[in-house]
Amino acid sequence: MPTRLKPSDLLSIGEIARRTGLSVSAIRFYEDKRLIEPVRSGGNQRRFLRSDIRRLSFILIAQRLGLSLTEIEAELAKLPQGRTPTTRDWEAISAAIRARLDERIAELTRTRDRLDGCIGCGCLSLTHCAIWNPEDQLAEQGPGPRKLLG
Amino acid sequence: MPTRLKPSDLLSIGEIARRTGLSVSAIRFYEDKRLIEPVRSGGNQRRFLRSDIRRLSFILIAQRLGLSLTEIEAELAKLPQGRTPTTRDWEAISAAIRARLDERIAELTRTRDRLDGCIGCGCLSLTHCAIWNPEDQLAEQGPGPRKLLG
DNA sequence: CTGCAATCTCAACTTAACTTGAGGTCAAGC
DNA sequence: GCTTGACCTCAAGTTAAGTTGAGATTGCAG
Repeated sequence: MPTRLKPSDLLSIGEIARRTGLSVSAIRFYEDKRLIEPVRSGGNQRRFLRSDIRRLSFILIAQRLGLSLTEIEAELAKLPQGRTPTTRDWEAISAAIRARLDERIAELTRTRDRLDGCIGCGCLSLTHCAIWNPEDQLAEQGPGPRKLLG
Repeated sequence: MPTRLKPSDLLSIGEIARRTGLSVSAIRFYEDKRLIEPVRSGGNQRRFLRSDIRRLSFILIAQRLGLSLTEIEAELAKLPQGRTPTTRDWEAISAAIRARLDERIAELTRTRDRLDGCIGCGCLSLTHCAIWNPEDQLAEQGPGPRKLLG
């Protein structure tokens, strides 16, 4: 028997797509963006580790959280290159995400409270309310729509 | 004195940009998308009502919340066309946004709790954990990356 | 073998949300 | 009444995140 990849441990792109719910094209796109690096079969087809499912799931969660693929790549870069990530590896990276999650929740809660204040006090007069009266708060911070809250 | 717009109550696009923190081009873009409808001066320059500042602030908040401009347009469509929106008008629309906010906070909180569960139980084994094991949960729901959580 | 579904690459298209640039007009101060 | 900065329109460019399609291979099942 020639040196061949053990098919038992490797998954085709279709298989991975089925398991993650991603489309095949999205997975190829992620490879392009270096978010995953599958190996290739003799016939040049992609072969994925089982741990890549986790990697892709992580991408989905992080996106949900509002991270861009670029930011996600940065997080994933913390994972080992060659070997399958261990539980400990994932713990670290999950903790980072968890921090983001906390931040975002806090931010939205703040926004909600401010909004409640506005509705409650009827201050929509535009001259007194912090939330509806961005003036002063933001001003110059470069081009594009600058952030209103937070 | 010919019939002229009272300059005292109307703002130029530059003024509006300054007060909202938006760029001039973004404001023109929003007009294109029918999110605001300024009147025109004799010389064809845009003139905004003071209440348009509120309108634009609302857009910024809603975007922050993850609404697309199209969705925002739908919300804003509830506001009166001709007249300056009243406090009551804004109350209604703010309440809609507040509901979204609640939803989103709840969703993120759920995600956080699940993530905590995963980190805590060390179940990253991929066969037992709901969050890391999308399989079964999602499967077929049309093209594109389907949602993992929620 | 043969067939056919699954893959492959590469280029082009899509949508959202803006920005940039070219070429021309308005209006307010001196 | 001129100059200069703020505006105007319209077309094209940009980034993110994918999708779609063409044309060529691969690989498993019978």
